[in-house]
Formats: sequence, C-alpha cells, structure tokens
Amino acid sequence: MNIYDISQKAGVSIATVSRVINKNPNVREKTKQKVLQVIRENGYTPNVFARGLGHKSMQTVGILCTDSSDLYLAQAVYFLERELRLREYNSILCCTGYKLKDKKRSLELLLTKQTDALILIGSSFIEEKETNSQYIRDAAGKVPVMLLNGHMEAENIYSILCDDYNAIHDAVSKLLENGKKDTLFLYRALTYSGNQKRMGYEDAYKKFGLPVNKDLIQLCNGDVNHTKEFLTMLAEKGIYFDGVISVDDQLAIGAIKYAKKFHIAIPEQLEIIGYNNSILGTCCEPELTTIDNKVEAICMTTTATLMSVLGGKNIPSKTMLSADLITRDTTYTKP
Amino acid sequence: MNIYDISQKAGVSIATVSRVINKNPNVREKTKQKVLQVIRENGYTPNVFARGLGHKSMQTVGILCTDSSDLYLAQAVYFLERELRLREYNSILCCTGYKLKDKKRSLELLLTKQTDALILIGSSFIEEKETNSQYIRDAAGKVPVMLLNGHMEAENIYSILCDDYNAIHDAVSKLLENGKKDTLFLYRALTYSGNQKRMGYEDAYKKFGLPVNKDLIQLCNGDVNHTKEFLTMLAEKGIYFDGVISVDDQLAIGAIKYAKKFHIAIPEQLEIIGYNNSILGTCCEPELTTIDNKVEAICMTTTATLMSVLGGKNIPSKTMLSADLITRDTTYTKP
DNA sequence: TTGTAGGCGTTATCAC
DNA sequence: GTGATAACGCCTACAA
Repeated sequence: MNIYDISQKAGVSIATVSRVINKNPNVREKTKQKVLQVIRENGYTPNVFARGLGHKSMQTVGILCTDSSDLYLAQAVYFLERELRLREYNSILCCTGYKLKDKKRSLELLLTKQTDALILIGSSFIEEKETNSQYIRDAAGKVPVMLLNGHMEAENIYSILCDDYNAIHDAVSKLLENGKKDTLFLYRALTYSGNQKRMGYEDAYKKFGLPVNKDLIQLCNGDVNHTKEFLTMLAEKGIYFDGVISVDDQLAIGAIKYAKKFHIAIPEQLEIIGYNNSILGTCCEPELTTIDNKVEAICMTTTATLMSVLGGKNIPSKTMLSADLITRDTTYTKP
Repeated sequence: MNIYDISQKAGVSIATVSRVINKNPNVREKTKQKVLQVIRENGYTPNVFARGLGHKSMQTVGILCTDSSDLYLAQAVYFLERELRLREYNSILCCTGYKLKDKKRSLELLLTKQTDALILIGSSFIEEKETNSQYIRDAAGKVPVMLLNGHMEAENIYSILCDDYNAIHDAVSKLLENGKKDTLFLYRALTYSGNQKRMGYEDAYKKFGLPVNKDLIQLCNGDVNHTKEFLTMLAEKGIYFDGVISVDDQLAIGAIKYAKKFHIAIPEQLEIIGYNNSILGTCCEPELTTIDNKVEAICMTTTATLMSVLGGKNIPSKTMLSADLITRDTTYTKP
C-alpha cells in the first residue's frame, strides 16, 4: 500500500495525496476528505524511508548512556523519552558500556541512523584526556549534541547539568557545622561530575579553614555489601570518620549497613548523605538523607533546549540547575 | 557525501562501491582496498533511508514498556537493548503509560517507523477484555511481536515468560510448611502475570487443604511508605497475617517497615517474600527473601527467539522459564 | 570483475 | 487546485 495505490483509489494524483498527508492547505476540502477516507479505509501510512530520503529527518533522537539499568540513568532515559515523544520524536536507545572504544562505536553507529540529535547521559562520556573526547566533537559536526550532567566547550554541544559542586559543598558545610570534621567522601570515578563533587567537598573544608585529609577521599565501586566491607576495611586501617557523603545512594546505604554492623549510632556518631534521591533512600533504615539532583527537571530542560536548537534558535551552551537536600534520618534534621 | 562521490573519487562505478560496502566478494582485492580507503578518508556512511527503501528493514526493533523507570522494566530494557545491539539491531524505546489508548497510539506510531519487530515488556499490555488486545494481533499482522512475561495465543506472536504460577505456589507452600497459615498476598494489578501469581497462591492453599481467605488477597498500589500504612490499616481492621508475599520487592519492603514499626519479629512472627530480586532487596534490613524471575535469561531468550523468527525458522510460540527463590533474612533459611 | 539502468515511496518544483 | 516529473541514495539484476 503506497501513495500510488491511494491516489488511484481516490481518483487523484500522488501529488494531491502527498499534499493531504502533509497538511498542505492547497487542496479542495472535498478532495481532501475523499483522500483521507481512502487512507483510513486502507490503513495506509507513509513510508518513513522514502520520506527520510527527501527531508533527511526521521524525527528521531539517539540517547546514549553507559548502562540504562542504573537507577539514575534509567530515570533519565524515561524522562527524556517521555519529553521527546510528547514532541513527536522517537528515541533510539543505545547503551555503550564504559569502554572508550565501545562508546565511540555506538556513537558512530547511531549517527549512521540519521538521528536528528544525540543526547549523552552522564559525564562518563567526557574522557579525562581532552583528545579522547574528540569523537563527541566530531559527532557535533553532524548533529546537535546534548550533554546531560557533563560539560564540554564546543560548537553545537550543549550542556545541561546539576550544580553538583554546590550541592556537595553545602551538604559538607552542614556536616562541618554539626561538628563532623571527618567526613568520608565516597566516589565511583573521576568523571566531570565526580570531579565537581570532589571539589565541592574539598572547598567546604577549605572554607572552614580545615585541612583536606586525602585518606577521607575514597574510590569505592561496588554494591551495598561491598561498600559495607570496604568501610569496615577502612576502619580497621585506622581511618576515622564521623560522616559519609557519597556520589550515589547505594554507597550511602552501604555506609548505613556498616554503621549498623558495628552499632555505630546514626546520626549521632555517623551522619550519612547520599546522592540522586533514588527510591533506595526510602527502603533502608534509617531512611537516607540524600541530594536530589533533579533528573526530571534536567531532562525537561534538555529536551526543551534541544527543540530550540533544532528550531535554529540561539541558545546558551550551558545550563545549570541547583540541587536540593532531602533531609531524612541519617543526618540531624534542620533546626 | 554519497555513493556517487565515493565512486568518482575511487574511479569506479557506484555498483562496485556498493559491493564493497555490502561485503560482496566479487570485487578485486585491490579495487576493494582503494574504495575502502576513499570511504575512510571521507568519513562516508551509507544513508539508511535509501538503504531501507530497498530492503524494507532498518535493523531496528521497537521496545514498548509502560514505564522504563520501573526497576524491573528498566532492567529488561537494558538487557534487550544489549542483546539486540550484539546482533546489530538498534532499539527504539517507547514508554506507553498504562492507558489503553496511549498503548495503542504508541504501538501504531512505532509500526510507522518500520521496525523489524516489536517487543512488549510486561503483561500489562494484555488487556482483561480479550477484544481490547486486538491491536496487538493487528500489529502481529505486520511484524513479529514478542511478549515478555505476557501471553496471547495468535499468529506471529511469541511469548517468553517466567513461571510465576509455580514460583508463588512453591514459595507459599514453603510458608505453609513453616506453619504460617495466614499469608497476605499483595498485588498491583490483575495483569496476566498478576493472575498467574494469584492462582499460584490460591492453589497452594488448596493443596494443603486450607480455605482461601479473600481478606488476605489485597490490592496495594503505592510506594514503600504507602504499603506500610496500608498494612497498618489492615491490621487495625483486624485482619491477621503471619506471612506476606508480594508481586514486587517494593511492596515487600513496605511490609518490613510495617513489621519494624510495630516490633513484629521477622521472620518469627512474620515471614516476607518479595518478587523480582531487585537491588532493593539488599538495601533493606533485614535483607529480603525474594523470587528471582530471571529477567536477563528471559531477555536473552526473547532476543534469540526473535532472531530465529526473523530468520524464518519454525519456533515454539511460548517459552517458559522457571524462577528461583533467593533466601535471605525475612524467611527461615532452608534446613 | 565491473558497469549500466531501473526501482524503492516520498517530496518538491514546475506547469497547467 | 491539481497533475506530471525530477530528485533523494542505495541495491540489484542484467550486460559486458
């Protein structure tokens, strides 16, 4: 069933059918109705390929993320897809994994599919070595690239991110005000946002005129129970801490498990703050104080920005949203 | 940059370039190398639209789910995308929400995109009224439809599911053996798999010659804290239970919270079993005994089955995988 | 082994 | 308002 079949059955030319499909006003109402009816009767839908051959757009954007089963990334994918669909765009999802080579390959593959834009979720796409991020710049030569929670200065690249630096800075400051001078900072990787968080942590100490203890900055890449063991090991090594702030909620819950194992009182002896405000925070006990980094808002802003870019508007290349602290039971409630 | 440009620069015809691209062996090695070099130098990639116009395939499958931010569905999406990508298929994700009208619309939209197949995750796509599922049958008229954890008998529809019936049946039997005669069954909706679970629950009671108490079968659709309140309310109503089995882990964790609130001993006074073996199960305390319904295996089977279908092979229309009970601390450990 | 030409289903540009 | 017809970029007989 193609446009020729329809034109025949409706007794008009394919040009007229095309006009009807594309809502071109230059068609007599009666003709239009006739064509629409034939289209409905035959359940005809225009072929996207043929259509794409013409205007080179398939109303599709590529979403890249390292791992869509990750709690945070899954949410981002969900919100992005929803916002895009609302604007009649489809989403091609591509999980790249963490290896540079795979990320490059996936991105190239996606470009091949003629997506109208690319959205990269998470700062893990920005490599430490500047030159290793060249592939993103290359992609931006073909379609707009949106960076979600990452940042990169280049033509046709737009960053939308949460103010991780200040979020951590303020949270750590609060702990310091509570007299907790030895807060452990747990992170998973030195991505862009990982770095921002770390800087926020260090600067809070500096602001209070306190030295930064490198022993309190620890890389921990595992699940809840691994984190528990990890902290146990740190304690055995003689590293003392009376606070924990982490780059996601899972690590923080590991800290809760550690505390309970050794009957360390929360929050009296140990205050704990997570990140992402995920569902996990209400599953543990005590419930977790966590930083809400506004995934939904970021995704909505990203989509809105993208639409402006595609519409040819002049748009700021960097947008920053501030985070909120969700106070629950692993820290002292605000006075 | 198209195939003509390349053919000119390489001093050959477009047919030769096309052969090289498509790995047709009938090209002299030297010619092939020359062409490949020109392709590389110019960063040329064939246009998918033009390609699709011919083949009618874009190596793309549509994945539909109600809500990809749901823990379980997110995992399924992740595994499916991974398996498909391994086989050089891209995934178009489409979250439909729970309304029939929206599900229909999304499905039709996706068909429009000429996907090679459709994968529907979760039995919420199978409507209670048989006629309301007609849209799926219609879709199956155009492309193969894979039903993940749902079931429907029809041409070109393939179901891959977990044996929810026996999973619940066996788990409840275990509770009954432990002397827990009043197990609460918490569910979220009467989908296909919801029904299977419920039947498994009821049949376990029947097997033990015990009556099924309708008060113990409860619909609860909320988060952890809502579930806690809900159980509190049930108890206040005088409904007694010494076991809880639920259709997902969140509900089960709600039960844990309820028990702790009233100092009910787990598992002595209340045994609790969740479903899905999600990450949540290790975040709570005590850690949750839960049923592992093998998402990854289901997704891998689905993809493999799909490939066979696309390859024209004769394939069983229903595949069932068995679940495992992951015993943790909310039930008695096996002797 | 290589090249030529027709077709895939639309959209857009002309004439009428 | 409407209808021919030429792109769009690729694949694939069929010819050479």
